[in-house]
Amino acid sequence: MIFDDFLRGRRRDRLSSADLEILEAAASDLRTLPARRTIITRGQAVRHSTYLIDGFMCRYMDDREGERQLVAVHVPGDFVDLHAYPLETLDHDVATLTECRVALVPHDKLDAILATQANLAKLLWFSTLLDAAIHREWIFRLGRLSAAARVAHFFCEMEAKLRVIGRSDGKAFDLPLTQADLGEICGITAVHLNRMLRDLKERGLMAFRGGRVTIQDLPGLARFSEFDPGYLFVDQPGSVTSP
Amino acid sequence: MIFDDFLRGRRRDRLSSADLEILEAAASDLRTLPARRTIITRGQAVRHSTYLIDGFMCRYMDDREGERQLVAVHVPGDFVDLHAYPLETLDHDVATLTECRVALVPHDKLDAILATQANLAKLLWFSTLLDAAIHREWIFRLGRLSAAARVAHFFCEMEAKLRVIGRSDGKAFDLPLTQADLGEICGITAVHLNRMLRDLKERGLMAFRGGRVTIQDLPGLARFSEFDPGYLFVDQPGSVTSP
DNA sequence: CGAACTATTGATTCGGTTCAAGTCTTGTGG
DNA sequence: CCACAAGACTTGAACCGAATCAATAGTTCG
Repeated sequence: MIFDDFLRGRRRDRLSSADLEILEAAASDLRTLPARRTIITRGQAVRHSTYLIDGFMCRYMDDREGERQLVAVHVPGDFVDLHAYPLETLDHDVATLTECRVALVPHDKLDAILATQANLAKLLWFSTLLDAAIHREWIFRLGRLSAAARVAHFFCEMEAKLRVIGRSDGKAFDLPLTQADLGEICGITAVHLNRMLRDLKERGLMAFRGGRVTIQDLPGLARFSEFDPGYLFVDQPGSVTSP
Repeated sequence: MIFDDFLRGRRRDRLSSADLEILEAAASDLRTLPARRTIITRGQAVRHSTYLIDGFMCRYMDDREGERQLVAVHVPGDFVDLHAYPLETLDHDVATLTECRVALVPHDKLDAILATQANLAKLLWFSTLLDAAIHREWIFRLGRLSAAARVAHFFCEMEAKLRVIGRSDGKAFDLPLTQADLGEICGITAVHLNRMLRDLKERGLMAFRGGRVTIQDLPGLARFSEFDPGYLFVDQPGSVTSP
C-alpha cells in the first residue's frame, strides 16, 4: 500500500482503515522521479501535493549568489509538500535527492477530506506541523550549535526518522547525500563539513562514507549534539520499527 | 472584536462573518499576561491555544547551558500556539515579551470547527503554515546570511508583519525587544549584535534605540539583507493597512 | 581512458566570540 | 530629590572557529 509509512510510529493507530482507504483513493497518480530534479519552484501555484513513497527529497531556498540552504530533508512516509495545500503556492523549492517514487494527491481531493473527514484532516494537519517542529529544531541547530554538533545533530535526526520506518537499526543506515549537501543543511562550507566528519570519527562517534552512515556511539552522538528526539513526536521512543 | 487582526492582509476576505462569529464564540477566556513570563513549557500537554490580541510574544528553545534561541516572534493577530492543537504537546516554550492581551481558545471548540467548518479550518491550518514558512526563512537567515544581514532581515520581517496590522508606516515602529533578545533571534552574541546595529546605522539603513526602530532606507535594508516578503503571504505587497 | 564530480588536506584570512571594563538608564527607597 | 542598584548598552583587545583559496586525490560513469 502507498501510505504504509505515513505517520508510522506517530499516532498511526488513529488512522482508521477507512481513513487509509480514502487516502489511497485520493492518490491519483504514481510517478518515479529522477534524482537531483527540482519539481516545484517557489512562487509557482500548485494543485496537488507530493507524498514520498521511496527515496529522499529536500526543500531548499537559495540566496542571491545561488548558494543553497536546505530547509528540510524528506524520507519515505513524508507528505513532502502538503504545506502547498493550505498555502496554495510555496515559498521555497522542492527537489529530489535520489530517484524517488511518489504519489500525487490533488488538492480538490484534500478539500473533500477536509469537508468530511475531520479525523483524517487533523492527522494531515499534524503531519505538516511535525515539519514545522523540525524546522524549529533546525533553527536551534543553526543558531546555537557548533559546526561539529550541527552535523552530529542532523545525523541523529535522520537516524531517528529512518528508524521509525525501519531503515535504520541504530548502527548504520543509508543516507545518499554528498558532503556538499550536508554543508548546505548545516550552514557550513563543504570543506569545513569534511573536517567536522573527520572530527566526529576521531571522537569515536560515527563515520560517513559514500552515502552510508555508521554509528559507533549513538548515545554519545546525541549527547554531543544536544539531540533530544521529542520534537519528532514518535510514540514510544523505543522500538517502533515493526509494521 | 477580538479577531480583528487575525489573518489581516492575508486572505481575510475568505473569512465570512459567520466564520468570525464562530471564532469569537470559541474564545472562551480573555486574559492579560505580564511581560517576560513563560506561559507554556515544552512537553506540557495543552488543552487550549493562545491568540494574541495585543503585545509581543515569542517562542524559544534553550540549549544545555540555558542559552536561548528564539524560534518565533509574534505580533497582534497571531494565533501563537495553534500548533499545539494538532500536536497536543509543544516541543518548545512560549513566553510573553511585553504585557499581553490574549484570548484562550479551547481545543474542543477547535474540534467542533474542524468537524463542521471546513473553510475556517483550512484558514486556521493556513495560519499555522504561515508560521512554518517564517521558520524556513529563519533557517535561511541563520544558514546563509552574515550577522549584519541577519539583523537587517529580521527588522524587515517585523516591519512587514507590523505594517499589515497598521503598526508600522514603513518609517518607524515600536519593537520592544532588548539587544540580548535580538541576539537570541539572530544567533549572535549581544555584544556583536550591538556592533551590527552600529554598522546598520553607519550604512544609513536604520537605527534601533530603546525598543523603537527608525528606518532610513527600507528598500536598501531589504536589498542588504536579501529580504523578499513573499514568505509572509501578504495579499497585495502594497498598502493593506486599512481595516 | 578521460571528464566530471566528490572528497581531502594545507595555509591564510576574517567574522564573530569571549572577556573585561565602563557608561548610560531606569526604577526604588531613604 | 538624591543615592544606589540592576539592567541595558557600548567599546576595546585578544582569541578562535569557520571561510576562503588552492592544490591534490579518489570515484564514477560514459
